[in-house]
Amino acid sequence: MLVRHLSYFVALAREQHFARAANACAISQPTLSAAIARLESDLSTPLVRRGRRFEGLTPEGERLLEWARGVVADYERLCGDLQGMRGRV
Amino acid sequence: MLVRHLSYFVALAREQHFARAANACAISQPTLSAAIARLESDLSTPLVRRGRRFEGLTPEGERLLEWARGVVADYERLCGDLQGMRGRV
DNA sequence: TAAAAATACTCCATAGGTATTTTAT
DNA sequence: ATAAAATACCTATGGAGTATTTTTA
Repeated sequence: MLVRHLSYFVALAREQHFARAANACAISQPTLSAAIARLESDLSTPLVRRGRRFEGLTPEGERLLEWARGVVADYERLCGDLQGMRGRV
Repeated sequence: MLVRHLSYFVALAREQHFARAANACAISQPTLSAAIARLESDLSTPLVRRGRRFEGLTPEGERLLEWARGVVADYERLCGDLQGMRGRV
């Protein structure tokens, strides 16, 4: 599981639309679709309710979202901290 | 960045030894070495003090370790929760 | 029909393995 | 000589792209 894929998932939950989320992440729509499918495969659980269009997250998706938001936010803080440490050496 | 690689890093910090950490993760020593090198490359910072042998983490490594421990622990909890949700449906 | 997501394919990066080398004691 | 980590090399996986198809309101 890639941290980057978690950020794709967070974007999808925010945008409620595969193509818009992909655009927000600066990747193609199929790449985002595949990344979400990969997360579902890795976790052996459906994360998204799909019909003709995006129809929200499953309960498992909501559970993942909670964690993913924290991971992505903390990862960004980590990168900032590391850059600061490098900068001050 | 792979969540799995963070668990390798946590194992290295615990075992203080590349080969023992690799063994604990059930992977080969070169695979663990490469994973740590990949983390260092992804974060553009050295994480491990290397001499003839493992000589501890750099300050950046300590900062990563703090976060990585949380991510790995929370990931395991997530997997447990998801399994529980699937089981009860 | 039109919009949205999935699928088919291609390419390339990389995770992981085994075998070997380097390095410092 | 030995122990520890790095390096070389190979294979298989999978992430990402473009083009296209499927689906359903």
